[in-house]
Amino acid sequence: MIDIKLLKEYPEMFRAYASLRGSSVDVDHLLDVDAEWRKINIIVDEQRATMNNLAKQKNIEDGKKIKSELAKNEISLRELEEKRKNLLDLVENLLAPEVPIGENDADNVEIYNWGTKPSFDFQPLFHDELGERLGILDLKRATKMVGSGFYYWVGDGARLQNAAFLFAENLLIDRGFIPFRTPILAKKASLYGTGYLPFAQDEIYRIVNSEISLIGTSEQSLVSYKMDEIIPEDELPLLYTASTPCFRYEAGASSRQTRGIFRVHQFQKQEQIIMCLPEESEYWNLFCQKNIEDIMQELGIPYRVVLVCTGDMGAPGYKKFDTEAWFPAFNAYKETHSNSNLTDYQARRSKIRYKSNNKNNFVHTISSTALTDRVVIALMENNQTSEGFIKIPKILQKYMNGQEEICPHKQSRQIQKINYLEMENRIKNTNYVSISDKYESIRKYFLDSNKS
RNA sequence: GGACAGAUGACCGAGCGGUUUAAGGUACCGGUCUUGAAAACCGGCAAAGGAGGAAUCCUUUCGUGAGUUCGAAUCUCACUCUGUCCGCCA
Repeated sequence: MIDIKLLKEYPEMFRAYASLRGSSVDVDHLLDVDAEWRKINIIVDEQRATMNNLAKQKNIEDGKKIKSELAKNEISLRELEEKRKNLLDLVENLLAPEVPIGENDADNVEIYNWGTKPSFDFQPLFHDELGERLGILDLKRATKMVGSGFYYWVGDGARLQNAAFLFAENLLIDRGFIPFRTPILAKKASLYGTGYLPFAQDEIYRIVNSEISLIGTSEQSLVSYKMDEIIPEDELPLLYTASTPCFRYEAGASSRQTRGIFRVHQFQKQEQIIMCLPEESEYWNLFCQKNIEDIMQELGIPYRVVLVCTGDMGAPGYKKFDTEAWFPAFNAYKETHSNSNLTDYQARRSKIRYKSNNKNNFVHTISSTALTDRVVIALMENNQTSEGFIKIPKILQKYMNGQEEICPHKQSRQIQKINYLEMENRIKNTNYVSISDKYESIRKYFLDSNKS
């Protein structure tokens, strides 16, 4: 939510923002409704003051007279209030002055790239082919089990994915983040507070017969952790991180078919959330960017960073960096991270304030990816060998018992043996009346079947 | 799922139809004292909105929503959440 006072002061700025973002927000209509609301508000406030005075004087007669008139005005006030709020909710955040002008992701501007794209003397495989051949990523059975847009990580795939997330989380903890495991369901108020309602309405999985939904990102559960709170200034900044599944409805996604697990209904994401002083949000935005890039560099994945343009920015976004990993089979950079400064947009909606010199003010929030399954598949594509194996980056090996490579034979199983008799004797050595003690026919059936 | 208790400002907590204009405490901010700090003492301090150049004034909010009343933190109803006990359970 934006500050309506700002909108009243700089309406032409907000008109410009709306057109740059390609949004249909009607600034003038909002200003009209606001003026009307204020007019009624003054009348109602005056009538309430009169009422209060009459009540104090115990003037029952006159109190009764005003009561019905006040009630009528209060209804129109409430209607206008709701209309005003609904319009205000649709106004997007301000934009940073350095945001590039553009219509869509094609107009985002590359500002940095790192790493050498691997050159293969063979045709590199797509992550889904590679995963399917090694038996570590299974889309077919997931489709059978739940439908398209889902996948299983299997065996070394599950280990590799887990290793990557452990590595990323540990890196963030070392840099001051508090790790969380959050609920993956959230109320409407949490989705509204983080700016996902009403904007991303069609992206949300609702739970039938309930008011709660699956989260689309742990940004929703982490920012809402401090909803309605006033934070002492010396507790800022708050650095939170969580790894959770994320659920996206992806309405109409089938028309934008992409192969593999790029566009799916459920994926794992390690998120960075920072709540900070307004004057520090630019710093923490870049702090998160540094973490992203260090993670990518440690994993050895070539990437580039783009500054997201006006038309590609979400409603709460003030400034956004996308990080795109190199995917050799696609022969393209593809988005794996997004890192946004949301300024006070979420804080206003979620009522997250801090107290400084006995004054309350809204915090700024930074919301940034640290790692997702998309990074793991980038790693697979970049680290493939001519045999169709996958080299495991040094930094992840310690999370996989020193394993250096994923190849079919490495997945041979060693199933541990137990002392079955010892375990079974626990039952035999306990004194109690069992069903076979009580029912002759049951005892007889099991005795007979043991003989044959 | 059942029974009982409860929800009050950043936090704790009193109030149970009109002196609540929400007591008191903690925290926080300012001051006195002090070499400095602590302690003590004095003062300030709930949140949100509106009017005004300003001083200031007005309104709303005691979990949420509705109701009774000239007047509700206080009474009634519904709902939500929390605690305790019982039941079920990974």
